[in-house]
This record gives sequence, C-alpha cells and structure tokens, in this order.
Amino acid sequence: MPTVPKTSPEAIVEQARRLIARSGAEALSLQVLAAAVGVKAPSLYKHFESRASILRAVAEKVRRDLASRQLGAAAKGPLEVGLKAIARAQREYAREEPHLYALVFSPGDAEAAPVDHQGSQPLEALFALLTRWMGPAHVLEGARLLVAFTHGFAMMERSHAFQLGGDVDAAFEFGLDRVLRALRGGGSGRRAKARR
Amino acid sequence: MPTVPKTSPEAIVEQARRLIARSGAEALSLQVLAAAVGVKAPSLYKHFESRASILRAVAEKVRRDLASRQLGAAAKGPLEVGLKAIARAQREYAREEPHLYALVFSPGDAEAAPVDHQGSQPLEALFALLTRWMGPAHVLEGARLLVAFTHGFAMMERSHAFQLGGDVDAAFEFGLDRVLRALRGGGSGRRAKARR
DNA sequence: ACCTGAACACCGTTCAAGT
DNA sequence: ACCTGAACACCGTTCAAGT
Repeated sequence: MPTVPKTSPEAIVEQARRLIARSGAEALSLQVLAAAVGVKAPSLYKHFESRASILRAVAEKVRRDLASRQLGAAAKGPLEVGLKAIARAQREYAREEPHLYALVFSPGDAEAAPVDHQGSQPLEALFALLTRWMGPAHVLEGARLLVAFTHGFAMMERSHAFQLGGDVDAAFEFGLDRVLRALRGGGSGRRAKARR
Repeated sequence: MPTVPKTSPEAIVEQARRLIARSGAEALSLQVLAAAVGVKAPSLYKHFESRASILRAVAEKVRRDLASRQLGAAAKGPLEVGLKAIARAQREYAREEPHLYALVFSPGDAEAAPVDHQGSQPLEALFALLTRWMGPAHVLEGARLLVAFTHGFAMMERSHAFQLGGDVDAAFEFGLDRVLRALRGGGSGRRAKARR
C-alpha cells in the first residue's frame, strides 16, 4: 500500500548538512539525523543505501555551494582582482564552515569513486582568467600552484598550524600576491619576453 | 600484587602506528590494537586514558619522523636545494604514508590542545634557510606560503583532486620553483634592491 | 600493578512485520 | 511505498574481580 512519505532525500541531505556544519561529519549519527527529519533510523535506508552515501551527497551539495560562491566572486573587477577573489572565497568558506570544508576535501573512502572533483565551473573560470593572466603555457601547473596554496593555507589555518603569531590575513594576502606575480613573471627564462 | 606487564605504551603506539599506516586512523579499533600487542581491550586503559590519546601519541611520533626526514633532506647542498628538499621530503612522506600524514595534519579534537605543531626543528631550519634566501623581511609570511603550498599540494594529491592529467611531479616542481623565485624576487618594490 | 570478563550505552545495518 | 521495533554484530569505556 502506498503511503505519504514523511521525509525525502533532499530533507535528509539538508539536515545532515546542518548537523555536520555544527559538529562535523564524524559526529553525525543516523539516529540523530533520522530524528531531525522526523523518522526512525532504519527509514533512512529507504532513501540512501548507507551513511557514507549520505555524506557523499552532502559533500556534493557543499561543493556546488562553494563553487557558486567562487564564481560569484570571480566575476567582478579586473583580472587580478578576479583571480584573488576565487582564492579568497575558498579561504573564507573554510573559515565560515570548517566542518563542511573538510568534508569536501577529504577522501572519505574515495578510493573507488574518484569524486568528480568540482568537475567544472570554478575550475574552468580559473583556467580562463589564468590564461589571460599568464598566457597559455603552464596554465595547468599554474592553477595547481594557486589552488594548492589556497587549500593548504585554509587547511593549516583550520588545524591551528599557524602558531607563530603574526598577521595571518596578511600572510595569506602576501602569499596570494607573490604567487600571482610569480605566475605572470615568466619562467626559467625561455618565454619570459612574451608577457612583458 | 605487582605483575609482569604484557605490554607497554611504546609497544601500543608502535602497533597503532602500523595499523593506522595500513588502514587509516578511522579504522583503528581498540580490540584489534589490543590483540596486536597481546592483550584485551580494557587493558589499554592502564596505559592510555582514551583512544584519542593513543592517536595523539601516534601523531606525535609520526611528526617527529617526518621532521627528522625533512632535517636530513635539508642539510645537503646549496641553499635552494636545501629549501626544495624540505618541501619534497614532506610531499614524499605524504605519498608513502598517506594515512599517517593525514593523522598529523588533522585537527583530531584539537580544539583544546593546539598541538605543539612540529614545535621546532624543521621549522627553525626552514626559517634559517629562508632568511638566507630572501632576507629577514617577510620570512614568516614566506614560510607560510611555502608550507601552505607544499601541504596543500600533498593533500590534494592524496584526495585525487588533480584529475586533469598532466605531469603531477612536474607541477609540484613548477610550483616549488615559482614560489622560491617569488620569495627571492622582492616585494611590491620597497626593499627589492636589498637582494640583487 | 596489571589483566580480565562482564556489562553499559552506544553505533550502522538488516529484516520481518505493519499500514 | 514507506515506516517501524527488534535484532545483529560491532564500538569505546567502566568496573569489580582476579593474580
């Protein structure tokens, strides 16, 4: 006999997101999550096949959130401003929602599923801006440098790894500025003149 | 009545390290760990106050391992080679022991305990080399740039975030090279002449 | 002083039974 | 078609009892 559902995948993901944002993915229990959507734990298995698949769905949603923030930030202003805005938006998100940020960038049993990593938009936007910034050569390496710096900084900040004091905001801006300057500045000599 | 101990904190940490290296910290169960040191799970509480404290001890040990590797790598060769060696050693460790690397750089309930983060040697060595490389100004920011890039690269590599193909090794070397060049290259104009 | 079995309060997950 | 209580095999942790 058909029944009126008391919950839905969307509601489950939304509540899971809220609970994870508050206490981290590790602390998410299916009993608490089920209660949050007005149901008992076993019912969740009618909508998701496992706890892990719920986490994956939340990560996917967060990834899209972060991506749209980065895209919004990238749009405005001149080239250098746009590039910096993408990086700043990522760091800001990591500061505002450390648990959600960690969820997106953790391999959570990601051996099999290589995670269609942000798959698309912000990466494409970054490549477009970066190509205009540094020319077509070494854009892939350049993007990896910029993204690695931004992610590494956000993660170390998150785990309180910057213990020597100083102005952490200033350090981020310093790093960002130097990275962009290094990318624009040309390489080991070769095609250095192409850009000046 | 005194008894002959069947295990020790050292043995527990060593076996925990071995098990975590194989399957990750998340999968470490006290029953399995206890069996590995020839004891039952409750006995572990005679040596450590909780599972979390065992993880902390392992992280501490791994941190020292990594530090000594970095120090060894830093010693040889000219300035630039030493600086690159510190970064390369970190990335190599992350590739060889991804689970152990993640353990060290995860905040594992680190709200209260700010983690005496690598506390000392490799950081001091990095500062010394970096000061010789770029002069005394902005060394803290410079170190943060270098460390954030290295850590971020290692973490993204670990979570299979570099999906666009290309030569990942080359991208790391590219980034490392540009970062060092950017640091030596001087800032927004000001004390740029001091170094050339 | 250290180890143990038994118990406690939890987990995620399965499944037969309800509507 | 969805929800539920009961059960299963696990957790980390506590504690009284053993030696």
